[in-house]
Amino acid sequence: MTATIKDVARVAQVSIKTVSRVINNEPHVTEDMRTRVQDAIDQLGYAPNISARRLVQQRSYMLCILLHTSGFYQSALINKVLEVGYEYDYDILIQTYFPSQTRSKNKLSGLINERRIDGLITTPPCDTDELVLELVKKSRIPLVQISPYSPSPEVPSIAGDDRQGAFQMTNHLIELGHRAIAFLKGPRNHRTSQERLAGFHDALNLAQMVIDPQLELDSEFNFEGGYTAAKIAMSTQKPPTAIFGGNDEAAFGAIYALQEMGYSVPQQVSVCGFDDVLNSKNVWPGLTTVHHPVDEIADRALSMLVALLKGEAWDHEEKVIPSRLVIRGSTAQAIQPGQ
Amino acid sequence: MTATIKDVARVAQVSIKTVSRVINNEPHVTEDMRTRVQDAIDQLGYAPNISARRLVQQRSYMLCILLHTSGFYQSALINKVLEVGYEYDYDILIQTYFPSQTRSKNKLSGLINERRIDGLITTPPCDTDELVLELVKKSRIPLVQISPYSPSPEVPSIAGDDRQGAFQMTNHLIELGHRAIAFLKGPRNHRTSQERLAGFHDALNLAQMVIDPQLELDSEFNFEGGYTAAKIAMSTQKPPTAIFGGNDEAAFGAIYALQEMGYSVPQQVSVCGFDDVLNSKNVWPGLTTVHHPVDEIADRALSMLVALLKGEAWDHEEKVIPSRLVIRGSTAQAIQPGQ
DNA sequence: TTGTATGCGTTATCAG
DNA sequence: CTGATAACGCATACAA
Repeated sequence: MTATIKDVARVAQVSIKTVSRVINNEPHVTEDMRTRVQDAIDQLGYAPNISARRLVQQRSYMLCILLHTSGFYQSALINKVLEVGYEYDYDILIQTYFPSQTRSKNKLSGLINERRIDGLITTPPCDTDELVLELVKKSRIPLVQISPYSPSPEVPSIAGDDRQGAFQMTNHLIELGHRAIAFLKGPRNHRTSQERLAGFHDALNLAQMVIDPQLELDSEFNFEGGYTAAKIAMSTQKPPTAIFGGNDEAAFGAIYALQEMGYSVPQQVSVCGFDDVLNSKNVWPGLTTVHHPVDEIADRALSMLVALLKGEAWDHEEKVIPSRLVIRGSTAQAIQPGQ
Repeated sequence: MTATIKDVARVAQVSIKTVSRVINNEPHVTEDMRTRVQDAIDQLGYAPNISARRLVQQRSYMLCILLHTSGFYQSALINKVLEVGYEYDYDILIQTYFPSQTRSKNKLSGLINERRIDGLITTPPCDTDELVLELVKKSRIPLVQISPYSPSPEVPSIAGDDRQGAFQMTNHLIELGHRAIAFLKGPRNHRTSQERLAGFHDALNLAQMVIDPQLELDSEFNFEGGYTAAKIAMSTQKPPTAIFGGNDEAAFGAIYALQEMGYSVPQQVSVCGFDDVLNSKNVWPGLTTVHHPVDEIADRALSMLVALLKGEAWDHEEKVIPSRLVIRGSTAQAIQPGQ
């Protein structure tokens, strides 16, 4: 039988309330009492039963972060969450959510309705899912959104600056002399897709280059999407001299497709991505990309949620963290016509 | 105010016990009663308070999987765990554990001592950590080990067949004509390191090749380890014609080092890895590797733990799942001397 | 087949 | 500064 608060109280010859005070570092306890209780705790190897605490306090001390797909970006996010997770008094539940699967929906409903979690963090595209929104609304648990599709002043959110990042990257390509740049678009229900495309346009406009719809290919934020789109792009009349992947994984797909077709990267075709996932620097010659501040996003999302749970106020402004250009070996001077 | 079991009982005009029976699908309830209760539940939007249930049942309905590092292999494991996680009635807590950090130790102690988890899964090298072992022993919670350092008949464990996989891979290299094969060793406290080295030796012995300690380099299961070791290997008098990375990440490090030194892979030097992580097939020309059955391992570890929690018996034999050779583009015929 | 009463281990109120 | 006692919401002997 494991020791309870009553056992401690008995051994220390005090009331359970006093023990409770010591456990929770409450004031109004003499030093004498405190040590007496502490000795009893040590002697009995007592640890509070968290379920009882949760019941009486009406909270679970659990947070949940909702993920849809499982790519490198998500893994990076998970790693950071795990890393900073034990800084908080909450356990962090990482949960995948697939709207198409009934089991997945039931799991999430249970999680929220049975009050197993105190707060929720969504990642794209979970913030656009109706069930998620409905459950959060009904249960009134605090929500923090990461890169939401449509940021609302009513919901705290945090995102990287995708538009500015794509703008910088496109400028980089233009400076290298590229005039035919293919852009691999991401999924429609991600705001990042739109923002990155917008940044791409910003740079083209600034350089007074024409926006050629033919060079904007439908893709996905994964290897297969980039692979397929790159093959299509290179099969046109006037193939691009550079390919801007919607994210790193799509860029890797593009690189693979190019190598398979016999093009050398970056000598013949430059490729760049977006996100700066872990392996971007580990794959020769290194992927030129935009560093997406996933670490800071994870960190701040978590601390915002915890602050919200403490009842702290927030300023109703979306936090946007700057992105940063990372130039590696996959981009180079464009081949000049006739060269 | 959210509805409780009492509210349901009042609305349905029955006792709370009857409601309880309906919730938990217990027998001895007439169909009439059951529908009446169900109607009340629906009407009130009632969901049981999990904390109360946990308190009275003395269990948390939470499992924990303990991870040390955060590489691609771990990410693959996490992804699989998340994928199959909602098949069970347990929430799955993914927790990193760094023995050197006090906060990390406290987190784990709390998790176990406060009975926040019902069962634990360890991954290397957490199974060798004293605190982990001690906490598990004291609390008597069920434990399942993944690829433990020293499998014990008292603790259920599951692993991939590293020795056989390394044996097959080495044979593959030998068949390609390689006679000077460098092997990048993994960390000492992983059994996988030893097993893979043993399989390497098995194949050398079978081919009656000498075991050259110079060709067995200390490395780590990560990019930097492989990178550094490969640079050292290629700087010797008689550089190897093939490099067998201890795992895929080390192999990627080796490939990067080789490219940086001007060697082409696989034309001049063959490289292979172990694990078959996600990006192994996505990096041109594809990494030849051994497929480590991480999906099956995660799946079975979880189901074993749940079975244990149900009080089911197990046969006290370590489960070893075969590995499988995956030949891609990073290995090729050895360059013959004088060629 | 259904209901009553008790306890799980904590926190919190309020009186001493 | 300290302590008795009442919740918290559910499950479960045991009784009807």
